[in-house]
Amino acid sequence: MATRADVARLAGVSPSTVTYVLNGQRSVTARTKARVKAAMRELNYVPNAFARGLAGSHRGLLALHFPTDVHGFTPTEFAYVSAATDHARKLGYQLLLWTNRITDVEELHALLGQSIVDGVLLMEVVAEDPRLEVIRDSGVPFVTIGRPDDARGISFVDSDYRAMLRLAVDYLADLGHRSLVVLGQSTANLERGAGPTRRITDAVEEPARSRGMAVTPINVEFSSAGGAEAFRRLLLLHPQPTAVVAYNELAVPGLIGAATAEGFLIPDQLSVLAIGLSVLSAESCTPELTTVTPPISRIAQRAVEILAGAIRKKSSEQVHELMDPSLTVRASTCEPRSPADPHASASAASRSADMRPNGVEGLRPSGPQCR
Amino acid sequence: MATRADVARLAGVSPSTVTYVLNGQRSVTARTKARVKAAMRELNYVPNAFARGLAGSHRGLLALHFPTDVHGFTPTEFAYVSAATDHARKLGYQLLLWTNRITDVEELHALLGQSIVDGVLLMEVVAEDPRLEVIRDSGVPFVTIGRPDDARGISFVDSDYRAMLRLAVDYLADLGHRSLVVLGQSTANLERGAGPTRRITDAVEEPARSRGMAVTPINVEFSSAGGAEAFRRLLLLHPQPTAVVAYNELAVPGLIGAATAEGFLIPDQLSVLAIGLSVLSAESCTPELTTVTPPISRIAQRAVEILAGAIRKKSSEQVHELMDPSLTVRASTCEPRSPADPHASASAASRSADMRPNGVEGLRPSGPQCR
DNA sequence: CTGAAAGCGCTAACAT
DNA sequence: ATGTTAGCGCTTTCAG
Repeated sequence: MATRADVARLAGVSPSTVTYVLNGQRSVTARTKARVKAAMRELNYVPNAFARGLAGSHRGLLALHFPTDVHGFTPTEFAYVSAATDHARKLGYQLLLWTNRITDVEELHALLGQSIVDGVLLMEVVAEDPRLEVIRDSGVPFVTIGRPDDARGISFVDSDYRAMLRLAVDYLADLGHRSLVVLGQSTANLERGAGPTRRITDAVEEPARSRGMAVTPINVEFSSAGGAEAFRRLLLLHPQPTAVVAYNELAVPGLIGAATAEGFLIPDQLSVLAIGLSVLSAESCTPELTTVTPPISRIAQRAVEILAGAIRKKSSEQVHELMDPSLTVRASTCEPRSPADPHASASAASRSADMRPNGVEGLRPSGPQCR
Repeated sequence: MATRADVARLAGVSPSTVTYVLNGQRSVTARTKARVKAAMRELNYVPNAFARGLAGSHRGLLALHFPTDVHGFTPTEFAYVSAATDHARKLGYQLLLWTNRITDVEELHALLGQSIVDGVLLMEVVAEDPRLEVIRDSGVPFVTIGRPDDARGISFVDSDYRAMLRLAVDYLADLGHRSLVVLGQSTANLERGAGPTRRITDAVEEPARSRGMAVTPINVEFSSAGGAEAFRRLLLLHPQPTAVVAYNELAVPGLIGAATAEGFLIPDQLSVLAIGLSVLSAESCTPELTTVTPPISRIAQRAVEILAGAIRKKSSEQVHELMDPSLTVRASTCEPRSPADPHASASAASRSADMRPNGVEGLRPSGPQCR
């Protein structure tokens, strides 16, 4: 491994000059700069991260904290992590992955105490997040992806839930739907409360009212079994909703599976619009899912950028950014269609059991039915 | 931040003594040791990771490389990563997450060149893995989770596929199944070849032969849509298999969804046994999946341990470990049952379309049907 | 615009 | 059993 001294010798300059061409903290003649750069290239010089961390204040390390007990780690989550990793690298940082339970504040405290990271990215932030106090006290700069109820004193990048739900509701209303179910994540075993589900439940109200849509929230576990349960609950409602807006990645396959098993055609009899999924996740369902999503990589990028900025300037100015969502129409939504079966009329009086088609005509492959 | 010198002063010893009570590399009187420890506690002393990395050879950092283009990152994958993180921490290491495409060898080379990590853990190893040469050349110790075709010169921890498939086949044969489909992952767009799918296809042969079971391999994309396609292909087979052994986490929900949509009762008409899933994944399906799985956390732990050992001893002795699988019976498998419908007899002559039940009796909730 | 030199906090070889 | 000391490779202040 070549060191800075080697480069300096080869270029015929002093070691500090090498440093300065590297970080541009003071001006260097074009000529010497060129010679130094040539030397660096020739020796295949890479500055030693540890020496840097020791001498300066730049550690070159960021931590990404992903709690293991809020909900599972999905392919969508990975899209965030992977985008953050990439962008961090571009800014000269490596990402440490920290996975503790969100309530293991002691562990986090110890990790922070070692001061080996320049900053921390927090994922899966819940309404009252116990991590916040610890990390705020530690003085280490941090940015959250998502946000707590009380966002004073912190910087965050988050999805714009109001915009997402307006987009979703308008789209479904335009298709002709008059009612919908909002499928969220149960917070039963999470005393601190999950922010997004509540935020979504709130955000749907205004657009639904203005479009005259009836809304029923159903919160279930973050799992395929949760989706099956959601469908069971949905069957008990009357009038039965013709559309579902789902913010529960793992429940969606279960919901679709259960619905299809009952002879519900998707999207003909039940439109499913998923919120927040990565493209990969959306396209890997059958039928492929119509989605309203935030710009995942941009969120991750901005979070890293803001964090890097906070580290550099040491200014604790807070940045709050909500990112604009976009609608991608795929195969899981369409206008509501009354099944041919006369029993299955959409009248409010019909019993839910009547909705189930009785004949073999309900049995078809579960591929895209529409569009 | 207190330094080693502060501790030494407070304890009335020399700085190096502090070092030695810390790492036990030479004996220290019980008394002085006690005094030093007290001082450390009082000052809340944490050794500076960067100074350590600079002065010694211990960086305290491991990299976990997860390629983004082999297949998606699932909750099961996260179980490995999270277990590795935990165990690394116990051994005094932090884990860096590196996510590049598996073919981005240059990037990996650059990462390795900075020599900021003591060792590397490689996940998602494919049959001919381009990463291996690069990392071998770099001289950085590494351990793979999974293994390439040619495992000479490397240390790995992997699932014992032969044992897994013997377990799976025996279990299904004992239930009375006479034929099965092996559902693997298509390697269409992965020129280097995915190891596990082929290994599984191979490993099923011997036990299947000895139990007189017919085997049909079906490889599809790693997605829910892939599962739906698998079911479509399965319908074209005759005699139609009564069981599926699936090594394709994301395809399983799609397969079950498609099957249920066709009126196939799971597990009554089609048993599904999943290979390699984490408990969380298995339990979040509807019905919950019977699985044959390797001990995920132990694999991750062993990999970290072996890596730590290789780093410490600098001996390049190779360790090859195959971990014993276990069978967990849940709700997705049972003995094959002929549907009440007479058309659906299991005779080899029956057309596949005949397998589909025609009446409403096929329509039932998709919860556990058996056991 | 450039060079010299003092650390950063620790490890490990060398003394005692 | 314990103390002393020379670096590790870099950042940054102080001098030119």
